[in-house]
Amino acid sequence: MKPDSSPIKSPKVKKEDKASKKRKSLESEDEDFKPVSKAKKAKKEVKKEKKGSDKKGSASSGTESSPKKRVKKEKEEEREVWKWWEEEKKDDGVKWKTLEHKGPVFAPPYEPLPDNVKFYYDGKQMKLAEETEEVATFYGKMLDHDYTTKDAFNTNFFRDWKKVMTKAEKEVITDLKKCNFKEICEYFKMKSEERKAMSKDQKKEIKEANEAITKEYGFCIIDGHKEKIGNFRIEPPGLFRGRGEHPKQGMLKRRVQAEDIIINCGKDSEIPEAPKGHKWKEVRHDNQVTWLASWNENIQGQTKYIMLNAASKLKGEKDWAKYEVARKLHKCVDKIRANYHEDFKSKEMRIRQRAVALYFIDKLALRAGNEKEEGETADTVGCCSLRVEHTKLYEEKDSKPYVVEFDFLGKDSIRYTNAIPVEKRVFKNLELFTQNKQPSDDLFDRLNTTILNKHLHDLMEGLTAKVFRTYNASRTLQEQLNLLTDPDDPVASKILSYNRANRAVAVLCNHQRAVPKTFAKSMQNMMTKIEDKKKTIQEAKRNVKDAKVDYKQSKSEKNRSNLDRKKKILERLEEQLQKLEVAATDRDENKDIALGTSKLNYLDPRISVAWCKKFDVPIEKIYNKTQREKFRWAIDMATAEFQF
DNA sequence: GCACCAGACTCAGAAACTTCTAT
DNA sequence: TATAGAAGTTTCTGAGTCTGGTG
Repeated sequence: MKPDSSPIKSPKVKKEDKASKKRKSLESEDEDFKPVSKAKKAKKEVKKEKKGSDKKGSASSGTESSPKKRVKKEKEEEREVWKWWEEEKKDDGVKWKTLEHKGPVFAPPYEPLPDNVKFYYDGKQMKLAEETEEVATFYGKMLDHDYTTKDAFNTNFFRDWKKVMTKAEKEVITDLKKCNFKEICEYFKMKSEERKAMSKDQKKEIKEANEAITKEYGFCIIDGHKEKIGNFRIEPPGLFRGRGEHPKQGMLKRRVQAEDIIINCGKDSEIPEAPKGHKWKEVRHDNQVTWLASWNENIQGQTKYIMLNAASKLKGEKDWAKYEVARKLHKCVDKIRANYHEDFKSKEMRIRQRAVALYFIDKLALRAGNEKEEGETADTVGCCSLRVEHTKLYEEKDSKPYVVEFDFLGKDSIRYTNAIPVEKRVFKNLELFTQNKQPSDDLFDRLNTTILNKHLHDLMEGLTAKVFRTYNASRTLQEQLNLLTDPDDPVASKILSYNRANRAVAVLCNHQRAVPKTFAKSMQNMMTKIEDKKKTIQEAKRNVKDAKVDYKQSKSEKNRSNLDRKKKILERLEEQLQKLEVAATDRDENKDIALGTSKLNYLDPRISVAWCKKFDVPIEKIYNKTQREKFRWAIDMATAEFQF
């Protein structure tokens, strides 16, 4: 094999016809992505779903308690539904023709602390200038949080805090350890308690005021349709809370003003009004992008955007296209797999590395792993950026041959640990890649995401590393549902099967969550219930036994029916126990796994919709109201026969 | 042709908030 | 019926992926 010492080269990307390639691929690929014909069939079902689905009400169905009002609201919403998926699709880069909105909502101005809430330095009370005090409250509010125990957080905070202090304050306040924020912390806790203890009317008043703001600023008119905006509030100032060991945690996120904001709207639309005494940084009319407003944040210099809600056409269409690309991969994945298996034997190191990385991305649903600027973010990696220290190789482990053990921090500093047996060639290649390297060296030193994605583009139009994650997630759900669903099961058991299938995906994608604070307690409650139920069952068993004796002795009709009744009671209790035990298992298995992320971002909703239709499971058992809005296109178009 | 970088978008878990349920 | 706290939902914003422009 050639040692291949050539430096990493960026791929040659033919820029000119990427858009047209993408367009062609979407147009030609799959019938299901063509609107109207199939979708119309399902129209009736969607209406039915809408009427029946919200019987219980939901978080956002809000204040109206009377059924009449609720029905009226639902009808209004129904009228507003824009069935964009039935319209002809264009992919010419133009995202909208007309766009009108009211601009963002700014964070409320700082309200100084009351005089009785004091800050102390070195034991002495100190009155702070308004801006200094505001930043002190950011820290005070977080006093009980883990963040304030971290050195990086405290150092960064103190440095940025000093920047806003007056000269005199700077001279006095020189050591964070001597600062006493306790009264500030207590004050905000008290405020929070006060909010909780407010009367119904007070709460209602606040809610209505919020709703009025949402009504005015929370929607835009895009191509003549009213659509919800996802985040119409500008992020308030505060302390930057990075995930994991972020080197910038604790830095001051400054207040965003109108002068920082770029407004994007239609040429002929009314331009949103800037707050009094202010003006926008810029007003532009760029219909090649989907955002309504943007600004640069001061911590990492990134652009922040105000965009539409997930239920909007722009987001929905993209989502639909995403799953179509994943389905397209399904059709050629065998060939691609054969291709990278062949590449395991390549003479060129860079090809072998590419093949092994792709093998992991495919098999383990790892993220691509872009390069990151050192020292600017937490030290996390994905597949292409794995280092030697993130893997261990075992010729044999737990009586399995050729095991690779992964241990690294992925996105959001979530730890990924997994030990998997791999093919011998993969194992031998990994040995080769790690030879003569330090633990901190790149495992795939001749590979990066640009090279990998360039290769994937050559294999299939529209294919990137990310598509494998979507594909394998959706594929797993489909397979698990096929495997686990028993058509004769009651709805509750079917839902349990669905959740298990969903969980398999969440495990694959390593979607974790912190164990809920109340978990141990609620688990204990469940166990108590189970124990109680068991005791009741024992008693019921005794009752059955007694009834049997009575019946044997008298053989009377009355005693027979009594025996039957006791038997039925016992049966029901045993069923209840089983349900409780299943629920307990379910909860325990779920304690550190987040199902929502995969459901929302990786699972083709048509799989779930089809499954619901096929097995007569009400869709609202699987998707809540927001999810149903997001996946309305899928609910409308997918029939029971849909297979991913 | 290549490296670099900014922009635009998706995906992510925590925290805040609302509703439901048990007592 | 009131209340507490558990469970479910929504919001928030940080952290990724990928593309395309520039020199």
